[in-house]
Amino acid sequence: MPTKLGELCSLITKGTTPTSVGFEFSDSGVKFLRVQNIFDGKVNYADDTLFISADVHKVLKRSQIAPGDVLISIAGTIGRTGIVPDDAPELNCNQAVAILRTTEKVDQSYLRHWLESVEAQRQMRGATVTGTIQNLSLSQIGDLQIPLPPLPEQRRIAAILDQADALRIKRREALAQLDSLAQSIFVEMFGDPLTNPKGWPVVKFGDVGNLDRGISKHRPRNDPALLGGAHPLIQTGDVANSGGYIRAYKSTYSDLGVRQSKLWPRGTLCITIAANIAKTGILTFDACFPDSVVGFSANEEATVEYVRVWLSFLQKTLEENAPESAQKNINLAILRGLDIPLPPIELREHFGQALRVQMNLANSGERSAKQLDAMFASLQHRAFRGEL
DNA sequence: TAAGTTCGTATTTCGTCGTT
DNA sequence: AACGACGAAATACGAACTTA
Repeated sequence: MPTKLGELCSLITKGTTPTSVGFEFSDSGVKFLRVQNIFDGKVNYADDTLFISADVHKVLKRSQIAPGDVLISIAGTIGRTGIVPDDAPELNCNQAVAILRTTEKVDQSYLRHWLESVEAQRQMRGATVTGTIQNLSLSQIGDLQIPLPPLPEQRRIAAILDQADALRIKRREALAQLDSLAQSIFVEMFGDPLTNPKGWPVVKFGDVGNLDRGISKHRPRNDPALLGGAHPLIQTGDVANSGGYIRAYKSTYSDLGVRQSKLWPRGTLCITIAANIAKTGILTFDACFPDSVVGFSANEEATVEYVRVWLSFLQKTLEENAPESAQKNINLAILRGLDIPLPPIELREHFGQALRVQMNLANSGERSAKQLDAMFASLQHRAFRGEL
């Protein structure tokens, strides 16, 4: 019953790097696609980073892309897919992108969803690994075994998965916008913190509360005896990916680990100062963190949320201006010296409340995002076993 | 020991080589 | 030119090392 993908395609090919065959990139002309242009079933040809001239495009016949082609990444990250829209301009691609031109036996959207399925990814694990990168060969793509119901059934399955997928993506986008929502509320209530149009009194960040680095005294710091216990250990990545409120962590300290560190109470604002610069998150539980993270606790509790959003306006500048050697770092002096406009405590409290409402939204949003992901996975699983 | 600087590793991306 | 493969370069992350 499964069919070889090669029998469903009139063409399976891939691109090449123009410079490797004697040509050059140019500033405009025909958009040249790479792995990064392919994701979520879509092909992004809107960015204007890489082009080849029309002449070179003519010569590189093999990798001329047509509307309706299904693209898949085959080097490095393998298995990212995208369908070329009907109204796409002329496109070409490099050697990390494979082009599948389907026959009328298979629906493109069905094919795309199948290529992203767990089963397809499993078959692709046969890809050769050179060094740390994977390479999926064209013959391997042709040999993939795809279940092939009749076309109407394929379209039905694709439509169901498309719908579920769209929901999932929308939910994720909505979550991503919550942060800028916090900034909007801030600006509405207090004005742009950089220009301080409402003329709030300006003080030094260091005077608003306690600002100190996390602690990890023991050497080596990754001593197994310190790790793997019951106490959350927050790393910079946990802060950077927190979305404002730290609810998850990757490592833990043992009792021994806690003793050589410091336990910060929930409600502490974490600020990263190494590698990730000035990313923030508020602890939702007691936790330790190493000295690449700074903890802030406000004199008046209501200030924490206010400070977090205020810092988010400064994050980019701080990062750009961070002293750089091998790695960017900012220090306590830089943070303590920042000017912060300070509206009256009642207003900051009010702002905190507004944010907590937003946090609840985010919580339920995240839950439903997870549910949608689970639903999609289950749909996908059933779809390709003929159980839909 | 606290603070500041430099390093190590994993991962991802992309250009080029050798063979057909 | 087509293709598979390789490895350098870029990126990202998180710690290890050095200094005062």
